[in-house]
Amino acid sequence: MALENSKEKNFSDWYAEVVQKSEMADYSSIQGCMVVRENAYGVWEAIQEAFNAMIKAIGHRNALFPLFIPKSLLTKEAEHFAGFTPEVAWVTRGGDTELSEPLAIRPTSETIMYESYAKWIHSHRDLPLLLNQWCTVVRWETKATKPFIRTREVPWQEGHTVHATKEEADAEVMLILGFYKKILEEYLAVPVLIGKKSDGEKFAGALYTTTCEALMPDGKALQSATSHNLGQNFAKAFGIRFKDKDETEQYAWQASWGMSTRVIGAMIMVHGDDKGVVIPPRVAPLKVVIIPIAYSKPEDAKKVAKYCEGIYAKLKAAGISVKLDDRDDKSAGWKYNEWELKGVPLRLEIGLKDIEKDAVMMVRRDTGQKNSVAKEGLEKSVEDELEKMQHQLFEKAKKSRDERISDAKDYGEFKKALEDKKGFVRMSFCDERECEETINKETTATVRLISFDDHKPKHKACGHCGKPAKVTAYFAKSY
RNA sequence: GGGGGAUUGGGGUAGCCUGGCAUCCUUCCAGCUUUGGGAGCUGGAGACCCCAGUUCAAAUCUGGGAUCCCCCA
Repeated sequence: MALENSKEKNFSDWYAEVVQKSEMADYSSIQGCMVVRENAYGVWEAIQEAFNAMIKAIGHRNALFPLFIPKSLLTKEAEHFAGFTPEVAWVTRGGDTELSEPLAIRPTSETIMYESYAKWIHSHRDLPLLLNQWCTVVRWETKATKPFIRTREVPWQEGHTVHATKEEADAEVMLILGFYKKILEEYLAVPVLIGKKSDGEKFAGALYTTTCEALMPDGKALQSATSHNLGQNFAKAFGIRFKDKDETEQYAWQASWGMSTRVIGAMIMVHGDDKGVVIPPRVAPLKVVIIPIAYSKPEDAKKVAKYCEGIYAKLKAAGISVKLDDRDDKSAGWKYNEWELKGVPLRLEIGLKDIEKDAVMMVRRDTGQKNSVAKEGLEKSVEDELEKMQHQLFEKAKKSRDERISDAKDYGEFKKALEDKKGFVRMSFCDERECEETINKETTATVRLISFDDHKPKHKACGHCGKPAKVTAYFAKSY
């Protein structure tokens, strides 16, 4: 067994161990600031590539705004500032000189971006403005940090768009939420529920927030990406106005949306096992590793090496990300364990027995299944198996997630489901802040999302307080 | 926010109570040998989290700090 901790028995320790040993992340000497290592950064690059393609196809472009935000700017939208102020890191000196105004290290970039937006937008012809940036933000977390899941410096993307009408902003919010769902489900193979946040959980300064929520094996929900309609709140604070076709001056409507490397934490938690991480093929930086079986007879060794090189060239020519692990100081078994730890989706074991059959032994990372596959048409066999694995990972995760969604018609059922099933509990809800806070105090669960498609709640009364139910809400404990 | 535990070569650890030569496994380097699920032998390199204090002497005792993990709110 590659790992000392078991995912089943000791989830937190397992996570800390697997993250480090698989070379996804490492700790640094700054609390809560992790090193995103090559293996995880490769996954992030795959996410960037996929997401950039999605947003650029409909007119978004990438830009990069300053890391620092003057205090006066950050405080302009009162609700926003109040929401972020406890966790802002400040720069107060430059060299030996005290700064005349403290500079915040961006906790999110609404304010620094919208100062510019106000200068750039004058006419309806300037709209929509569709920008995104890939960067890191800093939130000075004081609670326990966890690699990828909660860190002080967070690599992410943040999109900030400006529209002429509320309807257009609404459409943008939903469009991007759909992209996030696609990235999580079709790339990371992590099933998510989508919906709206309650007032208590929405983004500071937003009209409303939508979210993708995943469920981790320990029963905690993980907010994986959010997309907000900011209304005209920021437009009014920053003076983002435009002259419409009818020559009236109007405040713009805005949306903002973000997804961070947290989703990599979700991927590790959902798919990993006691051998290491499992990286879904579509985001795996390395998809196939070839492991030659070594022999002491020089002619045998040569024969295997040559055959392996042929297989390697064949796959590489087909555009498949492949590595030939021909290190001569490690045994085959050792290599199996190492690549399993790192989560490479497919392994090809090649020895004399395979060469005789003009085949390779193909092994799946997730199931351990071994199949002898013909050399002829290997590219297709590999691609098919990768695609199959991608789907099976998602289906397995979805089944497990679905089994942990329960329905509660009253508070007794609610508490029981929360304890027994350890997952999402669906309940008709009054959507009042006070009621939400009471439930949180008594059970530690929060409203993770309010269902979109189910606005007519199943029951007439709120499962907790008995007042008229307005919505169907999904509750869970969360990270 | 509250409580508990931990920190010793690159990784994992013993030693700490009762102060004095730092244990074992793994990794790394050299060589031989081996290779279908973490092989073996020989030789070599490498460590007491940081800052003060007590002491002839501190991994060990005292105070402060940093970081990590866990549990509870």
